Amino acid sequence: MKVSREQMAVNRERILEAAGRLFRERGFDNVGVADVMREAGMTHGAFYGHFASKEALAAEAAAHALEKTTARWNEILDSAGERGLREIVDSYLSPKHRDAPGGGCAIASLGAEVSRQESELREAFAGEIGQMLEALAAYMPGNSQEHRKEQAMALLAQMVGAIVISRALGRKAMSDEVLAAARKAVKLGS
Amino acid sequence: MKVSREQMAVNRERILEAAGRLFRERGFDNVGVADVMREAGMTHGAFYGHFASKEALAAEAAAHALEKTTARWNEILDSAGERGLREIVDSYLSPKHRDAPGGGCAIASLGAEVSRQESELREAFAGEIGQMLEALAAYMPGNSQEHRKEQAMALLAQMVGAIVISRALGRKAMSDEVLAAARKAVKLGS
DNA sequence: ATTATCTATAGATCTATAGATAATGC
DNA sequence: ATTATCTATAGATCTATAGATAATGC
Repeated sequence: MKVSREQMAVNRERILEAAGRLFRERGFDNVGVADVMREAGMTHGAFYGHFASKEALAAEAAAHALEKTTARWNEILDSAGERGLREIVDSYLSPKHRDAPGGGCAIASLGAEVSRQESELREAFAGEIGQMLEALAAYMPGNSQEHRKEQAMALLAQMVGAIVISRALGRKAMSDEVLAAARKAVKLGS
Repeated sequence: MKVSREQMAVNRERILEAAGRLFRERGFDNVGVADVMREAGMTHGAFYGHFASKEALAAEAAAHALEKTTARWNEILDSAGERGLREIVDSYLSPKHRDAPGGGCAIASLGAEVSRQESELREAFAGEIGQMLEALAAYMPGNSQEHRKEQAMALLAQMVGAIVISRALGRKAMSDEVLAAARKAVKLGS
């Protein structure tokens, strides 16, 4: 049942993708290695040929998920500039994002859990948050780099908090209102 | 080893308090019934005389924790009015709160996990978030009730997101900067 | 007599590993 | 020959329960 060197790389990527989705949907503790492997189309035992432990997978998958979000944002910002910023904010603060955590922002879905983990995962995650803030800061209003970074931090906090609250509220009307209130509160340059 | 009716009520409260602290510190899944009972000074088996299941405890403990935060806020607001609002915001967005999740805001520590749970817990938690928003809205700037509620939602989102991000960042300098940026971004009436 | 708590354990679940299997790639 | 994957399982952990114990309260 051995597969080719190329196929193995594909399989590893498939495990990372499945893990990224499942972890964001259910949280680290409610996803077993066997769940991830089933989702990726392999057996439980094959996992340990790709990763040293569940913890190592969690670190890679969480960072990988955040990285993909930042990459998407950078694409939008590079092509649409400040208008892209508004697009990112409105998309983040949408019921669609709230209802699809599996492909959404990992800070909102896994941030609290990451903060309880030590070492590897924490470091990787913190680094990716830094990248994300830099991406936003480049297009924030403000006359100094420092001010723009500050604005980016406040904006990201506004967005993450709104999604966390709206998800906790569930499908209630108030949930949509929280998203709308946050969208309205975000003032972007001219 | 039977205790008095009164003592039993005290014991139940002690379980709730221990659970509230441990759940906020480690998350629901990383706390066992035995951990809670050890912390409360009883044995594992005694738990099921007080609560039907771990899930029932989680629902009560999470709602209870949020309720206590809202009660504290209402006390401050009743005595200090709009000035109290600034006090609440600055205290929420402090390194002290970031570093002490066990007694802090349950939305920031447990919000994401709550949103993955069904029924009881979700409902109780959503109701408490509503109470919390009402407490804030009463003292928010704005000329209509609707506008104040909207402002309260945006404020709570700003605060929750900043704590989630700052905790994920750990003890890095950027963590303090996020809190400071959020404090600065919160504009309260006159 | 009632019942809150304790001791002990059943049953389920999860991570990680050991050894077998079979396809790749030198 | 090498090695990615599979089967099977050991060992740990956790929820919930059963039966025993001992103090309360009618």
